Amino acid sequence: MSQPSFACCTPLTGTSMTPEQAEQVVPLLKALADPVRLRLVSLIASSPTGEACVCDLNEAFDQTQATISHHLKVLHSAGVLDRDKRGVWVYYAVKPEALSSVANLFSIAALAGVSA
Amino acid sequence: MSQPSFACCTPLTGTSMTPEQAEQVVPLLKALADPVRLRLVSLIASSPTGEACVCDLNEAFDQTQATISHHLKVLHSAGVLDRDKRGVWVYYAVKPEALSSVANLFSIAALAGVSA
DNA sequence: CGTTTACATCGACGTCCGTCGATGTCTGAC
DNA sequence: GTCAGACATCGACGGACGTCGATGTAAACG
Repeated sequence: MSQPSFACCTPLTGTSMTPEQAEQVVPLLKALADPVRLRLVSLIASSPTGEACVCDLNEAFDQTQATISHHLKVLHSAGVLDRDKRGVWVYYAVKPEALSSVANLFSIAALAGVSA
Repeated sequence: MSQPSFACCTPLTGTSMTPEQAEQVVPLLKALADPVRLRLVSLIASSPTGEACVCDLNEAFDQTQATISHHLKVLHSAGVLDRDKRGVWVYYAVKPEALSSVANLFSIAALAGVSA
């Protein structure tokens, strides 16, 4: 060890996320980390009724109906959107808890160890 | 058109994210949507000094030094981490603005149209 | 000088992911 | 029952991503 004798390192003793905690949150982040899905969530959230039917969403994007349906499924599976079929149409609504949990996660205090 | 005559659709007139806005935020979300990178940010943020050198971070993970270095680069490129080389060691520190911008993005009001 | 240590970069590999066309399923109208 | 429309699912393709071993670079010590 020819390196300086004083430590390069701070102990990192502060409590941080466990691998398990990280694995639990990441799917939610992954679901939101796509431009089309982020716009989908934004569109639905900005709708006056708080929900939107797929027929609307399809027209707002250049992507195929299959692609939009796929993205909606991803967001639904991740717990970001609620799904409600009424007759022929399917309405998706944003689950505020999902979004606020992400917001809480990235408040500095939360990241520094306070559990989300 | 054999469907009901009343509209299935709410106009979605509320202002939502533009494609450009989405494309701008997504890299930041992508950078955080990985379990290793999320733990890296958490470790650095929970350090008492607010920063950590790579030698510490390497020991905290099962991944190779090359992999950790890669993840740190991704986080740095996305604006999540600051990089400071002091002698032989490199110290990374969390940029609070980056994290709080994500937190702001996912407050309900922000997503509904109020710019972040 | 040469050696060692800390970290970055490179190239390659396997896997995951976004997108598409095609097809399936269900619902309501006629 | 038949048909059309709304949405989901399937299978395939191409590109992006995480990981690794090997190598490069730079700083400090002798």
